[in-house]
Amino acid sequence: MSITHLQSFVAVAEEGHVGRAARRLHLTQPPLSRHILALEDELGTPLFERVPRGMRLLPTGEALLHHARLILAEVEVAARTVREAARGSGAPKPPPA
Amino acid sequence: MSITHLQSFVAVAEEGHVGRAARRLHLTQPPLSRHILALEDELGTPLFERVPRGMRLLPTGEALLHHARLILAEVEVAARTVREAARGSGAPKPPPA
DNA sequence: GGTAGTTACGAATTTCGTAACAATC
DNA sequence: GATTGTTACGAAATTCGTAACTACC
Repeated sequence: MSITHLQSFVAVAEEGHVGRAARRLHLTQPPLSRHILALEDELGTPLFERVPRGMRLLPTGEALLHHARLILAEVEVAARTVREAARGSGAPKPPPA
Repeated sequence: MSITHLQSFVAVAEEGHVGRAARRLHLTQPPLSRHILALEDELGTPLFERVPRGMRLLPTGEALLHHARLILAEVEVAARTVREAARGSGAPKPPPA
């Protein structure tokens, strides 16, 4: 389970559509579809129901969505916190000019 | 920032030593060293101080360590929760035999 | 000269996008 | 036949490990 796969999963869950999610992620459909298939394979269970109009979350997918959002948010916070700590402390990489 | 990089970071932080962390992760030193360098590059700041005996966390690294552990734990919970939801619901991939 | 991290570089793996396919209305 | 997801497949990018290098006692 990679962060990329989780970003893909959340986008498809929110759009209900691989094509739209792909455009939102600046990606084409096939790789995005593979991300979802890889995730389902790794977890050993389908996450979406394939319906004529697109992708509908299954209960397993709903369960994942909550955690996926938490993880992605926490990743954002982590990056921001480190950058702030770098400013706070002495000598950061980008020279203060 | 990938989950792999975070796992590498936590291992090095806990061991204080790239070599030992690499053995723990079943990896050689160079890729592990590159993971840390990539993370530092992405965040724009060093995370460790290179000391004669190994790697010592900087304040930036301490800040990241907390979040990294949270993220990795949350990933574990996510996987477990989905697998449990799959058992709870109807038709999982692995046939119940 | 031993211990530690890093850089060079070629091989293996992964991941992408285009094209072709399958399924549903 | 239009719309949607998936599979095939070759090209590009990533990542690994061995070997060589650097720095510090």
